[in-house]
Amino acid sequence: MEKYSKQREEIIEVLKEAYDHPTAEQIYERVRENKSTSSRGTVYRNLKNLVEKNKIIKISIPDAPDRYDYIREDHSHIICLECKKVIDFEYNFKNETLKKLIKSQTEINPDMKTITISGICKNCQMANKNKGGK
Amino acid sequence: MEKYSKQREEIIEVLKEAYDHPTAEQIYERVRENKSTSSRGTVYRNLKNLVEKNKIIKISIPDAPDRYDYIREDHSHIICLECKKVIDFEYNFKNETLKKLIKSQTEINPDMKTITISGICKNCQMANKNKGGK
DNA sequence: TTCCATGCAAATCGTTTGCATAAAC
DNA sequence: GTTTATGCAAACGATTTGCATGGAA
Repeated sequence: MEKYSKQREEIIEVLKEAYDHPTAEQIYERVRENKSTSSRGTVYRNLKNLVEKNKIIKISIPDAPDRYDYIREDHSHIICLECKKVIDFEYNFKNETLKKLIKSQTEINPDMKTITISGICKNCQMANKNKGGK
Repeated sequence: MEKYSKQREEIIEVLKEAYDHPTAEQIYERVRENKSTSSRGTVYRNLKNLVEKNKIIKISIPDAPDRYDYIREDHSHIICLECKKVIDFEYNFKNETLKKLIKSQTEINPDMKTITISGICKNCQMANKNKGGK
């Protein structure tokens, strides 16, 4: 049976307030700044716990630490492969047609709120041009 | 200027032959078994090089090592969050409407071949039920 | 008082890096 | 001969874990 813990509540609070998909380390810092204490281990343990309970999602990023997002209204995520920024976008992927198609093709039951796409953001594209293309 | 390397060619070959989205470690093993030698460092260096040159893509997975996929015809990926299996699926996401919508909403230019979704596969769902739901 | 959650530090895992050597050009 | 790629081992960053202690039920 799960017990109340102030640390867990504070981690949830930080995530509810965050709209930037923070890393575990950033969550740890924010808990320490604004609320009370928490060790890194506790933050990681609670994040795992919250992911399992479906209160938050974990977003994996190439060459960067995992990010976390409090589950609110449905949306998808796009990641800039260079600066690693994660941005929400809204699009009605949630149609049953797509879900069924994926399920019948792959035998995996998709969770539509985990759709993720990568790309390069405007800033990074411009920065690349200034460096001489490529 | 880039120079020829037998190791790099063999890594590409392994990836061309693979349809299971192997990890760097698996690629390392396959190169060593079937081809000649390569050190882990060389495998990682060449994988990074090939990703940059857009010959392969890297797929990030929650709680598991990165996976690699040789770029062939367009398709998307779905990941089972429990057994970490990665399966291809085909769906015409590549319509310009969606691309433009994401770009205008987020200022990130999406690469449609990086679309990824997570879920739970049939086997893992059944295994979970047998353990008593949850 | 029982048992789950915490804090801390050590351990682990995947990946990267420095440096000397080997291969390509 | 010059420069890029390799192999090896050490270093690194993110995350997990063991164990003793503290707090919730």
